Amino acid sequence: MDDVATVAGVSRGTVSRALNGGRNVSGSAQSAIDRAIRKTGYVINPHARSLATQRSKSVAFILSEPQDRLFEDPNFNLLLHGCTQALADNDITVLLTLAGTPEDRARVSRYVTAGHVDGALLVSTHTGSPLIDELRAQDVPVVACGRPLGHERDVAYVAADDRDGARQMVGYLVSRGYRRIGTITGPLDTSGGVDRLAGYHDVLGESDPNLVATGDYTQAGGAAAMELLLDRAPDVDAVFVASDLMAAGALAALRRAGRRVPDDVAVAGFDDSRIAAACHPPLTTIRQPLSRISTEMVRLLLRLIDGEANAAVILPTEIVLRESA
Amino acid sequence: MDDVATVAGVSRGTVSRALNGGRNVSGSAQSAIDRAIRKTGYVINPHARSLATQRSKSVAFILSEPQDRLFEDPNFNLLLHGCTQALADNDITVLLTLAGTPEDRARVSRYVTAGHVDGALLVSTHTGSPLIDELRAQDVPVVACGRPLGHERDVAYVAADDRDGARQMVGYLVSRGYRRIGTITGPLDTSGGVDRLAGYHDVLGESDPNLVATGDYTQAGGAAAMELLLDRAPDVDAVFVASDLMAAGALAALRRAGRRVPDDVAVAGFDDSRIAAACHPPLTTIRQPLSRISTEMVRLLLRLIDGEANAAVILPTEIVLRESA
DNA sequence: CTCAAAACTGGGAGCGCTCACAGTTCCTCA
DNA sequence: TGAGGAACTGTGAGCGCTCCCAGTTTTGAG
Repeated sequence: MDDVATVAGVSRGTVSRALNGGRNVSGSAQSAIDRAIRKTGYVINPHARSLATQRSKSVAFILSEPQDRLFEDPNFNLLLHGCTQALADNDITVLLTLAGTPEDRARVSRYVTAGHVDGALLVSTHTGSPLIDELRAQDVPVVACGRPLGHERDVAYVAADDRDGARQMVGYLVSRGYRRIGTITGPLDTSGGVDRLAGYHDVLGESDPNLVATGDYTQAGGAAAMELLLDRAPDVDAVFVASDLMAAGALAALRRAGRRVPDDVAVAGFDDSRIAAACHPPLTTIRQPLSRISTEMVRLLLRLIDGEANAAVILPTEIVLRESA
Repeated sequence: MDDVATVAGVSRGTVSRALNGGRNVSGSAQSAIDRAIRKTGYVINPHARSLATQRSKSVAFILSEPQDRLFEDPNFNLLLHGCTQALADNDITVLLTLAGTPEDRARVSRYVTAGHVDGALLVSTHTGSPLIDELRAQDVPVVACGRPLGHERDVAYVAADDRDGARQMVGYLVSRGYRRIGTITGPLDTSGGVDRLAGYHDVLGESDPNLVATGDYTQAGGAAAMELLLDRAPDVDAVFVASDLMAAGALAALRRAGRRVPDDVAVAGFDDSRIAAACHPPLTTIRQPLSRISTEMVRLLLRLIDGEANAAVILPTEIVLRESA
């Protein structure tokens, strides 16, 4: 930077100002500096800048989940991609951090609360991790993806309207004349699990408990839940599954049981992930507005970093009709 | 840090030493410092450290690809996950950077070559991006994932043995008695594209050109290529597809054409991605050792950072038999 | 023409660390 | 018993920026 100043014939201070918005820099100084920068090939040193400003121009993308799960989820990809892009557009870099094990969690927690990043994007489906409390305690700007069960009031979040999505889908199944509509839920310590189940009940009331089975968002779990359903309620004629991946498992289980889809049993998924279209038959599902979710998360986080108050954003979902229902 | 020093009754320098491996620190000083750190809740400031050491303890994970593609690929997930984990184990953070557009690429290139990271992991399938040259020119330690076409000698890389994997699979198809074996290749400016095709030719020699179609690693592209194949070589009885995603597309195309899999036409994929097991019928495919690829990439990068020379690592693949072939 | 305010500039201090170096203590062995 | 060396410790300089403040120039009324 001193080189640039020398070449441009100005002082360090002026170069710094020119680099940071150019307030109070004369046109001639500005252009001399631009030239000097080009000539010297100067690039700013972000560590020095962060040291001086106490701002890092980076945020952590924290995955607090028993690892494999999220990386299996095609939606997660889109989310990560969307957030990274949106942050890059704001000239902010993304630190990817895994907090699957308690040790990882402790490390990430120290790292983030130490102020090495300006904020954090939290992707975690399960409730009960102490991470969120630790981050809260240190007043780190945090935006969660999905409703953070038990923290709706004290942490900002962006979520799809899971409950309404479930209502749309179950309502659609009802309108198509299905009468014994079962559901395979997500884990009930996740907002996706409880909210989608709530939407199901919103439409159907307190239906037959035999029509409700709980899955774990995996394909194998979906298959197992479908088998359970078939066993307990053999007359089931439609099933609303809380994720496409589980729905793919359910499809396989139905095939093994000799039931045709959608003729004998209709299957509806949730997420509209890539696998939905690849299934046979292709899944009728609920689309989550993932790219909007990620841009909203970033927008919210930037506002928190600027000192604004927490907020929640709920985004609408959309039904996607294919052949499975 | 001064606080810690005061509380522990030692000097800054001793605290620093204690923090960095503890060479030449007495036991009593060490434990006093440990206590003081716990008491004060001190956490090191990585920016200050980086400024002083000229090392950032971070590496960039660069995706130089027209965006959506990689994020669609389930393998990419595993790779990112594996690398992040392996780096975290070495106490190195990962900066995720997208270099899809030329502007992004320029930004990333400046960022990385400015020495803000200690090295870079490059994930890019296509050849011809200037990024690799720019990084080379600045002597930034770089490890590529997959053979970097045209840069095999001057950049370190880790790759699965694509060619041998293709040989295994095509050999298997031959051994099962298939005679009109077609292939759907990846883009021919990618190593996966050319190497898997080369393996196919290794087994079959210069077969009928009508049996070769080029895809683009997408599901839709796979379906289109399959249709082309059916059109040009209606008697095709097996097809080796260079990726599972394309194979899923091929499956759909075959279904639409009224061909049964594997009875009329056998289909074999490549990657053993999650979608392989979800397909109907489940795909016979080649497994890439992704978690080993990622740990090897990290190991290689750390060695490069320590000043060792470039190297290449080729990892063996494995055939996974399911029902599609 | 004058003078206050606005626009601009330069330089010192400091962000929190590491590293080199000089100084101190403590062994060890002849 | 003393000298030489090993082990340990403290201090100052500096990494490359930004920010503040004081100083200088320019501008625009009156």
